[in-house]
Amino acid sequence: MASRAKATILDIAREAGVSKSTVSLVLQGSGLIRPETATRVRKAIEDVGYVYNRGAANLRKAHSNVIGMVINDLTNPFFAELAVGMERVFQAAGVVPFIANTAENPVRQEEVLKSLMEQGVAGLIVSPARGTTPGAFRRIEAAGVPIAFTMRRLPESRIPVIAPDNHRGAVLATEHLIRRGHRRPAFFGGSSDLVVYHQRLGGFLTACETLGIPASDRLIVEGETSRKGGMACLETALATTQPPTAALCFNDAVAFGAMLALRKRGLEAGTDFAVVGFDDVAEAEHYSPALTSVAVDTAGLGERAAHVMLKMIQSRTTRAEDHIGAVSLVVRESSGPDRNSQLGDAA
Amino acid sequence: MASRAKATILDIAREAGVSKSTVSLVLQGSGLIRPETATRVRKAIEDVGYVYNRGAANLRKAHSNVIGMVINDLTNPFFAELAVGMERVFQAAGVVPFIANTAENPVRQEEVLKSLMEQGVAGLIVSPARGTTPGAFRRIEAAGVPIAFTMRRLPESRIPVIAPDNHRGAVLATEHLIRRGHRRPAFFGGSSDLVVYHQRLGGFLTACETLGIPASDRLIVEGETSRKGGMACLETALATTQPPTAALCFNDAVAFGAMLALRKRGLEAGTDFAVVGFDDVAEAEHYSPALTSVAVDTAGLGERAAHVMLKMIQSRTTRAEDHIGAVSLVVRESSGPDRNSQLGDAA
DNA sequence: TGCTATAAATGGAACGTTCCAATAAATCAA
DNA sequence: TTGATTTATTGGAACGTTCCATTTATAGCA
Repeated sequence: MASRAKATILDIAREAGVSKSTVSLVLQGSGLIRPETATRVRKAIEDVGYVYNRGAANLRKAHSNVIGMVINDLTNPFFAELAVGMERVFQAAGVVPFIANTAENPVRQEEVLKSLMEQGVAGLIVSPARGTTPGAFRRIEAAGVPIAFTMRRLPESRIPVIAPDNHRGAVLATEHLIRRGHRRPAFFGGSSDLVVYHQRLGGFLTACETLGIPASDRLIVEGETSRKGGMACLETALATTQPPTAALCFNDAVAFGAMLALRKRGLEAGTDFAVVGFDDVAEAEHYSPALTSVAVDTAGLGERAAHVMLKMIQSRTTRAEDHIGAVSLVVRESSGPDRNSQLGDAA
Repeated sequence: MASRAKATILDIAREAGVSKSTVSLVLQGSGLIRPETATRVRKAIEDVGYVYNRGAANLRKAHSNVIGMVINDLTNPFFAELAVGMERVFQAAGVVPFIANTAENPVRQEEVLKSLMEQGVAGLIVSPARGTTPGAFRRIEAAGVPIAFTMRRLPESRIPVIAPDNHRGAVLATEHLIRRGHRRPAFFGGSSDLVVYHQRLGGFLTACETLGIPASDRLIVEGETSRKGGMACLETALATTQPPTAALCFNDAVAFGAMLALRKRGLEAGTDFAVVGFDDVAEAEHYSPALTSVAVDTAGLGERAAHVMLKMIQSRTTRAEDHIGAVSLVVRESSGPDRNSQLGDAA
């Protein structure tokens, strides 16, 4: 085993024959130190196997270089992609993001936030767990630590949000389905305790109104935002007396589920029933049939969120503008025309 | 905005009319304090909006309550499942796991490890990035911080590993394919710079030997361990003069890729070509056709890894035994008999 | 009453950094 | 040479905790 007690700046100082202040300056890359001295110190640092104690440093320095990333469902590849975007910009800024998972549990979220705060994070990027109470971030705001939400927002808070244009995306997707001849569209998955749900469903309804689909011809099926939920939605929908011929799904996971359920019934997405997803995760393109989906530029949103956070930290403010990311519809195979309709546009 | 400077233990002491030592004891839940005093202090804590400074505490306390979890690919749902298992155990132990992603990049891994160390983690659970140099963990070991590897091991290090029985899993899967009548099995995906690759491929070869498949009738196709890699493997395999009729895939992602490529050619996994995956991720069961795969009890491995880590921390040792998790083959639809063979066992 | 034993609360040093103010050494101007 | 200026280096206080050694208050017992 190596060094009994861990080496400190003083051990380095002794080793290199300088004062601790000098070592500290070298550590910070100060130009005030004579180059030869600096290299001597650096050698000593290696020799004693020193590891910097950021806790001690933060005691004096006020702000740290770590930001916390609190995510409600690590299992969803969407968040992994988001995280990747953030990491790119944080890395360049010398900031280290620590990721914590709340598994959609507000109690766990509370604990995780507490821990991160105790650790002295410089800022927090949060995709809040479902059922988060409005007051959950009050203490953090009071402490002056900047927070930004991604993807989800809380009903009445003034914390900035970085999210895609959910309404617009849903409008685009729904218009696409209707233009392809579907007169009985459905909306699959999600539940009304999510703000995002209202945004996406709202877009769906707006497009239906605009293109003259009567309320009686639309079907809305709530459900889990997972593959399993998507399968259940499709079953429910096909069991109705006048089943839909197409569905906009709350997200891609739901869409994949719906497609699997179709397959189980011997039906094929795109020819027998049109399916459109939301998020355009990497898998959508490689699926078979390839999934038509609303692309939200996930990694781009992650980058944007990271930039907003860096800006807040730098300007020591706790306010920032919302950022609504542009979306686009990526048409693939899963959204064919209604086979019972004459209106299908060829393309 | 609330409090200008953040409240400390001294502010609480003043507020509650006690000494800082008393506050400290209350914070630690010591029974030495009179209950009424304790509640008075707790009220003061609330009132001043105090947040505990763990950095300062660690300066005296020597060991922290955070452990670092360093993962090579957050995008793989497998690791998310692993993380979930670990979190369960850590949460119960009052330990907070911080997750960091290395994106399979040894340089990034170096940075992440450095950061975690500076933060004063109590331990590290690592799934090393591909191409990690043997010396990468020397400094950490020297500092006496316990490390455990999950899933992957480094060629000659003595760091404990928690991983599934890869060899056995591959044997089981290969035997299954051969017993179903496939005399020309293939191994898809992975590359020889991974220790895991050799273990799984080794199992495949062992089973081939045992059941009398000559070397000339086996096909080994290296490739990325992703859907895309799996698609490529299948294409390569079918382009050979004597194409295989079945494949054991390095992991489920590769298997999904192979199945997609089959579909693109109008073939169906299970009837036209047998596919077996490895890891048995949640998706395997819901896929269509459902994927036969080697179940490794991912969450269980995560729990085990967490337990090993807690034990190491508690007993202040840096040594621990390897743990090789039991595996089992879950037979589903994707691994039907060779349709050109008479030997297929009915079941 | 005085004494000890127990319970409750406290002061102060220590942890490993940063950073200000001060010193020491080297250079320059006259 | 002397003083002023610049360049390198340094001591010491401070940051917010913990924990040991004390002190003070309370109770118990003869």
